Amino acid sequence: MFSQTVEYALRVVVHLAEHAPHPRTTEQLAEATLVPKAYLSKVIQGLARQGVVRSQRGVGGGVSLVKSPDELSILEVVNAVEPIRRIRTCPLGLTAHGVRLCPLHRRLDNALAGVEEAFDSTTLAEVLAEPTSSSPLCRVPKPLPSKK
Amino acid sequence: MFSQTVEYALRVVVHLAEHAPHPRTTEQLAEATLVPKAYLSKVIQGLARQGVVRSQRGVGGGVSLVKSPDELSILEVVNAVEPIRRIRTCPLGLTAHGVRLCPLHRRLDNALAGVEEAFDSTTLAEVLAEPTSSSPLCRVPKPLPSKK
DNA sequence: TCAAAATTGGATACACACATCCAGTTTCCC
DNA sequence: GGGAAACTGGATGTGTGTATCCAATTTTGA
Repeated sequence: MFSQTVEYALRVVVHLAEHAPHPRTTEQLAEATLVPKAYLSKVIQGLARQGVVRSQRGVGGGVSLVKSPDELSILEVVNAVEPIRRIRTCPLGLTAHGVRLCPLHRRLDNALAGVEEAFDSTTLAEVLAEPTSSSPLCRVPKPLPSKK
Repeated sequence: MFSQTVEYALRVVVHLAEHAPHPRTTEQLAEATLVPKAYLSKVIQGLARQGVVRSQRGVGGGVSLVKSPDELSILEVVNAVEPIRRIRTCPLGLTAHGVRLCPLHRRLDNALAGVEEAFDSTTLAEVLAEPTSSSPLCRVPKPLPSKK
């Protein structure tokens, strides 16, 4: 239902939010989120184009959030990489009967609206503040102490 | 969010429900739902494998619903062609901290649960019975009187 | 100024969703 | 039995999502 890229993007921003406002390198993010580094750089480029993150080259550079975690919603992140497309006109391409959706497509759109609403009303800060035994991102203390 | 195949499958079963319990040929379904005929036959094969529809060869044959419209939910149709996969374990593949989801993935799964619930609680009969000016399927009286 | 750190962009590869076509098979009905 | 109706299955084609690699570029700090 949600693409792999959306999953990756969310992991990244959650991790960035944990360390906000300090930048993290793609290398660090890849290790922390278990996302393939080469692909992660593409995902980050997308997030940067949409203004969700900012990236800085050179020594001491890296990726950081543009907004603070309490101003950034899950929806903004999702929409940056793969926008939730609400059903606004008849998918059969029939303009013959105006803008009203038929019962089937109205129900599908209602489901999309529910997801959109849930994502819109949740900030990254809320995800981090969640009172729970599990840490955000399902992270374990030290996953892979193998390379470098 | 929902694949093209899901959209096609739903159009087909709605149309079948309108004519239940009489079978419709793939040709008729393709014209009514504006789904490419060749691809539609593949979608129907999938629905048949999952027991949602039954297909009968030969003269007078065609495709018909296995259940009556008031016993068939949208969820059953969706799950037949592209199952909604709830998030039950940590997507990072970390089994280290049991079955509890982290705050991020619990929210994603909650969104999936909302969709699942909405689809599960709606039968095809309810879609057809909807009191509205738009007919189900966004159908117009005579779309394409061109071929044959 | 130069080397190292770090992102950027292009080229490439692979699998899967979407789509088409057609020969083969089943079934009905005359 | 035979022909027409109708689905089945396999082969094939195309576009997109996921993923990798590397040369080029930018930036910092010594």
